[in-house]
Amino acid sequence: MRASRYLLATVKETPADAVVISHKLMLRAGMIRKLASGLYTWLPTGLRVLRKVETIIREEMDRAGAQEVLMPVVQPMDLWEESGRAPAYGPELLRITDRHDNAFCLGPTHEEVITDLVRNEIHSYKQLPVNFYQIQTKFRDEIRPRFGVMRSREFIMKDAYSFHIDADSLAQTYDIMYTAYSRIFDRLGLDYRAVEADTGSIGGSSSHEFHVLADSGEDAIAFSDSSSYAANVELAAAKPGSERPTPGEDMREVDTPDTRTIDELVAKYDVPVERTVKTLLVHASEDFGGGLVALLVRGDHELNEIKAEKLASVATPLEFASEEEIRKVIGAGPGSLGPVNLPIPFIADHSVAALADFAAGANSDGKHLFGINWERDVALETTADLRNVVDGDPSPDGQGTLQIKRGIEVGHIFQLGTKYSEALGANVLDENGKSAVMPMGCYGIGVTRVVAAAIEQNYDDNGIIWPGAIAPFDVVLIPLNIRKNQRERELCETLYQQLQDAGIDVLFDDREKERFGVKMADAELLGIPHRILVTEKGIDAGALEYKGRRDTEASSIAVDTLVTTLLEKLER
RNA sequence: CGGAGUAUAGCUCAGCCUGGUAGAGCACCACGUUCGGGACGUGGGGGUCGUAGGUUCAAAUCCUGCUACUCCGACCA
Repeated sequence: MRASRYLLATVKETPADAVVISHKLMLRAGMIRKLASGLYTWLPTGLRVLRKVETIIREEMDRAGAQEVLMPVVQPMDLWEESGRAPAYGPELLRITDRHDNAFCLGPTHEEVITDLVRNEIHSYKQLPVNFYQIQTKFRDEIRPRFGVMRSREFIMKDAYSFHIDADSLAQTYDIMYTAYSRIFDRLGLDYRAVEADTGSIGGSSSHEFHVLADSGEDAIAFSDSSSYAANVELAAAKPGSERPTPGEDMREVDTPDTRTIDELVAKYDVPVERTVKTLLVHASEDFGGGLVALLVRGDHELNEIKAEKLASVATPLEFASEEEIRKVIGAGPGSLGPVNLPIPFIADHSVAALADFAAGANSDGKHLFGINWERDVALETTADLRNVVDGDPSPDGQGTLQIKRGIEVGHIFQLGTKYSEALGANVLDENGKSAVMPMGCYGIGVTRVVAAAIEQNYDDNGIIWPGAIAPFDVVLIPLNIRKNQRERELCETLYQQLQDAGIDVLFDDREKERFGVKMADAELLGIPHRILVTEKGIDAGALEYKGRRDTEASSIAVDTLVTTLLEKLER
């Protein structure tokens, strides 16, 4: 590609809208432009990267035995009524009506459509297992799109759906997909982790997420330092801790005016945060007569809402009590709650149950209790795992301790079971001639998000540093002064042709209007892995100046070995 | 959806408080100088000041409604 005929669209100033680094750099490098909230146009440079990511995914899906199809973006609402998912999906599902007043939606995912296809096309166990995939545009009317293409409303997803005669076959394909995903993210050149995950609203049993590690990630993931255990923090179990120490203090009530948070309590009354207890009031489930129930976690821990929601006595979805509700039931505000003399049932986190001589609210405004001990001062009834695991917790598999890192979820695989095939009647005849419902698996990769995640993980002050496999160009060819120097121009033309003939993706910066410095800055901003500089001095010596995007020093390559040297560096 | 904020040239922003000829830098066009790290000079093109209404002799500026966008919280690839 000649830069003079190419929409480079780089910008020097960072657009005001962008907050995360990938969004800033994608705008600056001329990869994307915003059309409206959560809607982006992909410019030539961005699309080049996107296509390379798609190609790797396609190759690995094909290798894993999946077949590519392409389903419509617009889907009839009938199917969503049939699967029963229409109400659950809510306003995130963008509903539209055609001229005949028929109801449709823009597809946020394609379980319904693929299941409809398979129930019509697959009739015998002999045709199973099958795995269909597509790389296609999805639309989810996100409440708050943000971070550029990291969380947009329209995005490209690779989604795959497998159908089976039984659970064993599903488990086998699931393993194949797990391996394929690992190969995909390896080839993309990303630092990632596969972690055990919650199945969320899609449903099903076993599930893994693939996370690209990056400090800006929206998810926290926990993994063991001495085993293969890795899980989303949402899911990671916090094991019951040590034995409770024997009481050493008497319980005493202390006036603590204007102390509503744990931070204030710790700062003003010199109590260690690990010996404080937070009391959170949530709505109780109907089965437990409604009303409120209290959840107790240590002051330095966070409530895990997913774990809380799974408790029988807690209403689903989890809903915190309002201040009015709390005052009505307790007679004190949310800053002064605690287990002693609490008029409602409570559930204590395991780590709270292991405390002695701890501090909590006195259920009376402006008062706290210190030196509280279980059984002596208040009976301990129910305990449960309520908190997020933290750095240094023991690994749930009993091996090593947990580390917490941030991750960007780029892939998710599920064993769905028969949720959709049953609702939509996707049956085959088994070997006994009996009708059987097909268990399903589904497997997603956020293709557009992968592009952003790759940048979050690979950049410096000068711009993007692409992993070689997905760079928009393999090489950039820069003449020092193309306007003045005819020899530089001629050599560049020759090299440009040679590189292209060798199948190398080269950007020849033949722009006459731009000076050398601008071209260098653009090459770095774009993150092109290899840079070749052609100079008059070099030509006399038969040499070219080479610099890898991550290199600190330039080196020299003989003109006549350029193509072979680059092919080696590109591992082709 | 709740809370906060923004809207002026393609981009980054000033002007608004205190109403009176719409500005700067970058980008773009022309010419000249410059040329191993985002050059410089001269000249030029480009704006319904988000939108609808109100106040006023006069509104980018004051008032009201609406819309879009961004940020902070509950969803997800």
